[in-house]
Amino acid sequence: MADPLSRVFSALADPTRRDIVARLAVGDATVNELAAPYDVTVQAVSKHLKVLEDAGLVSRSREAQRRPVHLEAEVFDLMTKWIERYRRQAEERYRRLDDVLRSMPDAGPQPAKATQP
Amino acid sequence: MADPLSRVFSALADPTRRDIVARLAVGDATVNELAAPYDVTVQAVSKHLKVLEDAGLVSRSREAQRRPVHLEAEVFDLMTKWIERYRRQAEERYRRLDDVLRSMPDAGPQPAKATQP
DNA sequence: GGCGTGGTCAACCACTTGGTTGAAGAAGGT
DNA sequence: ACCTTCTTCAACCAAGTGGTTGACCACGCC
Repeated sequence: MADPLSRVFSALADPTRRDIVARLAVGDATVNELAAPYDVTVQAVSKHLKVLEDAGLVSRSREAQRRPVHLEAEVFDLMTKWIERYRRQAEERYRRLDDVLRSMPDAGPQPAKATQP
Repeated sequence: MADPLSRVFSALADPTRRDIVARLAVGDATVNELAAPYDVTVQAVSKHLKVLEDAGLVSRSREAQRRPVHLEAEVFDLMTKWIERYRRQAEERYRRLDDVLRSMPDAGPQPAKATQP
């Protein structure tokens, strides 16, 4: 899965990973700290962090033997831009449809099916 | 994967599915129409639509033997709300960090490591 | 040097996923 | 009633995913 957008969406499709992001929004943390609340192994959390890192959502910097994890919030823009683009487009289409309906004479040929029996 | 947010993120983690959403933003379409541009079978596209439907991103209404697919843009809000929440939080934290740095005397103890050899 | 701590790498397992082919439903046209 | 068209269901397959356990690496501390 090469494209960045897919990686970001995919990374956030997991509840544990979203929770990790939520906690990193408060402040940086180490892998062990992050792993504590969940009842999975530290290795599993490390894997989750790798996914988040590959998506560009997170960065790890070396500091003694600790590897504090830091949230990189800029990548969110990638998603919001994509989402907003199509939401706006869909809304505009909706608005245009409303215009068309408003400019209609009154009622076209209503098939009997259209009314619930 | 029960929770709605995971389903939406997961649904949009696939480029084909995102492309389908993009095309549906322009206007409703049938499964065959949607499948045409891709070199996969119609069944595969039907599966993709099922994923999008389960995520609440899309709805199908019966119209003769056609099943026109319609984009439901409201679900986007679920994501944008989640994203904005943590992005804002992270940005605020950043701002606070700036304040702290600005209010600092001058320079703390700079370890030799910090300068690139 | 040796040891404990924090973190990752590797191999494995069950389950999901995106794709295929083939058959079957559902609705219209004739 | 029959055929055609649009769509979905079912079974299968290769590849990916989230999890495990066990070994390993990189530090700082005695």
